[in-house]
Amino acid sequence: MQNPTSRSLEHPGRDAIRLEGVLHALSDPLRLEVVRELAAADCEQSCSVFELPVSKSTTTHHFRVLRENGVIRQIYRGTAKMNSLRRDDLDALFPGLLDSVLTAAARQAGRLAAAGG
Amino acid sequence: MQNPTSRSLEHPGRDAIRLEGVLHALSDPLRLEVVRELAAADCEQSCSVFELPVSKSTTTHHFRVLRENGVIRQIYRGTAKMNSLRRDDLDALFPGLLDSVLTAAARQAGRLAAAGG
DNA sequence: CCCGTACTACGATGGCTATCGTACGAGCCA
DNA sequence: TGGCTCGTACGATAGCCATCGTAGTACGGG
Repeated sequence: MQNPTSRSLEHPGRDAIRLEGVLHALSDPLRLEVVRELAAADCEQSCSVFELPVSKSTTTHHFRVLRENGVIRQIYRGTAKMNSLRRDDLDALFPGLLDSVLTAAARQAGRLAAAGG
Repeated sequence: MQNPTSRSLEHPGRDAIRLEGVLHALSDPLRLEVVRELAAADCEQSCSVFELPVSKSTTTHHFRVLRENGVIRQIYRGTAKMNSLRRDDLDALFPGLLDSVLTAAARQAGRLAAAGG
């Protein structure tokens, strides 16, 4: 169906990224956690380094949602699929949004950890 | 006690507001538009001032989603139901989040208007 | 006391979404 | 080549969600 050497993935162009889509992608706890880890790592991460409490199929699904909504970039490197945040595009389109979401997520995680024990 | 009528509405306390819920509430185009108008008005607005392209039942549904996720405050004043942003709570929990979302929405609206003609 | 306005509750419906298991494809390595 | 790992595709399923129409409730005014 396509050239073996050029396994590529569809990404929305910067102009096709919609705020509603980004917010929707971030509104799932699992995906928000993935985004937080990607932001913390600040380099490409393979899908398999994320230990999500769901099956592989579901993991694939969540990464696709993030990619199709313009939140992450995905590239194949051998058998691995590397993920990175589209921080440049998001910051250009929606200045401060990603940072405030990440800050908010960190604060909430801290609050919940303190409350839950 | 601002209780003009006996009818009251359930609101989550500040500590019960969750980032995922707020992002979910804002990820719907209609609800995002409502929030933008509420932020622009900066005072209580009745449900009926919003001319949404959906039925009244659906309008009620969207306002409830915003309220149950802690984005807006609703109180009855006679037959009208007044809506206002919970800006104080949101800013305290997630500093900068609401502003960056509103800015992003305004920018995107401008971009889309310029592109669409 | 009745009526009109504003909003709600309920039931239905179609579509999306999160989840899974199984079967498969692409690349690496011995 | 054969097997191993990583990830995908597909089909199924259950739950949520946006939407509607209709019928109903609450409140203020005549």
